[in-house]
Amino acid sequence: MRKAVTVTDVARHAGVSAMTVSKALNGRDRISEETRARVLAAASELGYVANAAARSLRGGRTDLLGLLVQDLSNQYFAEIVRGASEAIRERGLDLVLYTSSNDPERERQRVATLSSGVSDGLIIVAPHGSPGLLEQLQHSRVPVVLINAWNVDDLPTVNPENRLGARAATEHLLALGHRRIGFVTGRPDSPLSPERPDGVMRLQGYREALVAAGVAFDPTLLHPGGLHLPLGREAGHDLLALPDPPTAIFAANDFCAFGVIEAARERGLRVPEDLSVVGFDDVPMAGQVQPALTTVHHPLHDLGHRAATLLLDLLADHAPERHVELPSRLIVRDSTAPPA
Amino acid sequence: MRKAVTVTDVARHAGVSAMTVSKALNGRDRISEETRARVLAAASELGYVANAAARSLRGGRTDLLGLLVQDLSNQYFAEIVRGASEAIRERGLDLVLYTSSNDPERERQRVATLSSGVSDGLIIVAPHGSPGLLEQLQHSRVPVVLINAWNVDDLPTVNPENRLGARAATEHLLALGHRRIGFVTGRPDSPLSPERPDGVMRLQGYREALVAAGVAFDPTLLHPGGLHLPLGREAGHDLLALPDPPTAIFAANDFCAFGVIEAARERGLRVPEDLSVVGFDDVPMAGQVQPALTTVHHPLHDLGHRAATLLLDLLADHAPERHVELPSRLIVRDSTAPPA
DNA sequence: CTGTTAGCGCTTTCAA
DNA sequence: TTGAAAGCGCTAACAG
Repeated sequence: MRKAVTVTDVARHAGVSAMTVSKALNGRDRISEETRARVLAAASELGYVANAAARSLRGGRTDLLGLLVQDLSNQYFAEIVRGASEAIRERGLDLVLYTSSNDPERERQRVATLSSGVSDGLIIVAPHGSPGLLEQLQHSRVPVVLINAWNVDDLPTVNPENRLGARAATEHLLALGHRRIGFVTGRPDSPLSPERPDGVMRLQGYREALVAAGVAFDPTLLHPGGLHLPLGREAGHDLLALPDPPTAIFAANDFCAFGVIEAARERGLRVPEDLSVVGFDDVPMAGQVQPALTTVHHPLHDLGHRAATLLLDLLADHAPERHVELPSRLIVRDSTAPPA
Repeated sequence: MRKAVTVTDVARHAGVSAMTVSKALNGRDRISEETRARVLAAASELGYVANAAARSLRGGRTDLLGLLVQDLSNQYFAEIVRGASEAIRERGLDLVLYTSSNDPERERQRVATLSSGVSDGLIIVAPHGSPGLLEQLQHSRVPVVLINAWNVDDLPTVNPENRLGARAATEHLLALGHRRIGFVTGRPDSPLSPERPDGVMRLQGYREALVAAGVAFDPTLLHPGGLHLPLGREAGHDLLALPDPPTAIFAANDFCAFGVIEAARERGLRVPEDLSVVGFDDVPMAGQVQPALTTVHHPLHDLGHRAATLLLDLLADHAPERHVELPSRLIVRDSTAPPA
């Protein structure tokens, strides 16, 4: 833990002015090759590294991007963070990470901090949306990009496509010969997305596929579930206990699908022989479990990467498109097969 | 994106000097209640938030702590990040997150950046340990704390306890009546931990329990595996294909255990009726799968929390103990039962 | 109790 | 091509 080396130190060592050191290091300015070499040598010899605070104060930038996420234990969010993290590093900035623990109040606090000069910009994943949040964001001193936020026109958003993915999954099931296809829905509404367009869109894709195939939509096959394994398990049991049970189940997300698979096993059903199961999201685990899960791939990593890129462009005044929708695609693995 | 409000603005608005504003806001100094109230009112009216860069420059601190982790997709690391993140927030600092993607060269680069003034201190989780890393860290301008790093005397470390946990797990299996207990080992050596003391310690705990129970150690029950599901599955198949197969398997970690369970299922064995399986780590998923996994709980969250606290204490010159070992404990769930 | 002065380390004028 | 001066916003030290 030594004392820091400053430009002045380097200047002294190289026998030039502080200014010249700055110019040599930052390149942009006219400077003789010989002087530059001398400065660079002195700098590396002394182990000089620019002081970030001073540079920020001067330049008005921190070279830090804030990312606010609900919960890191969830692979869904972790993947998004990974994508954003990479994009940010690619452009030479760093990532300040905040977690809201799914608490709206905490969410608001963190947004206040992050938009106060700690970071040059802010990405929020799946904002919970406490009442004042939107307004708070619109008045933010730094640009904001939202991931997985719906019905927000004023702020840039990056969202995954849901309808076509759900439709493709249902079509896959129909093509295999399934006619009774259960659908487990996700979590309830949130203030920022009163209609949970992602859930609505998935359901719509499911219905579209059914209609196109001439299969009647049966509301008894629609079951409220949730985004976690235990909730999926419950829903699975309920659906499979139906008098005329489904031969395939389309779950709200992968974790929910894992729960459905467990429910099936507990009832002595084999997947995919006796029951086909499709998930949504394609978290890393989906490809590792047995049977590997057929699922709709949501570009989680790309969502993060794209949001970061968008934010960076906004900062550079590139004025890019403000609403990005990333396509999903069906990944057929081993949890689906023709009905028995 | 408005212009920032400065102390001077607040001072003007409240009819006092900039100094008084600073004092009023930071509390420490003697100031009349009336003036303080006036300043606070002016500040909140103007929406003043202190500029982090200026404060850093002045105080020599950034109030940022760096955390370098290999991979966020892995719940093991994600939990550690979560713990550290909480401890850091509790003390009013923020977290700068870096990922090394398991690449030693990248690891070194990030360490260079982080120890150069971006952050006030640095936590590295499971350092891969490229040749120069240790030296680089010792010369770091900021204090460093290592998580899951072994054989490092010069730097503070926070490590999980392995031997007793493994012993408790094996004793549990023995108490259930198992005599042939398979053991799947983890990953190979790494430069920074030539003997992988965690793996060695787990094996030692396993042997100790065996010896104490008067059960002979059978090397054929020892199988090299790995820390991921597919590797565990392979190892599981190999062990179960033995002429005299184990009735219980102790896996290198939870993901490995999930693989073993899959292997058992593929061979028509029920868990825990036909085969007991114990994991290591207790990642969040362990309690959610079916059957819920009996496993040795590694205090992942605490590891992160404790490392951050240690670092914060180091920064405050509290001179705390430099090597912390956190106890593990056995969590008995549903994947273990008496042998058939 | 309040205000003045100065300077943290850097870089953008502007002048030499 | 190089250097001198000034100031980003904040607060420690010292006067008043």
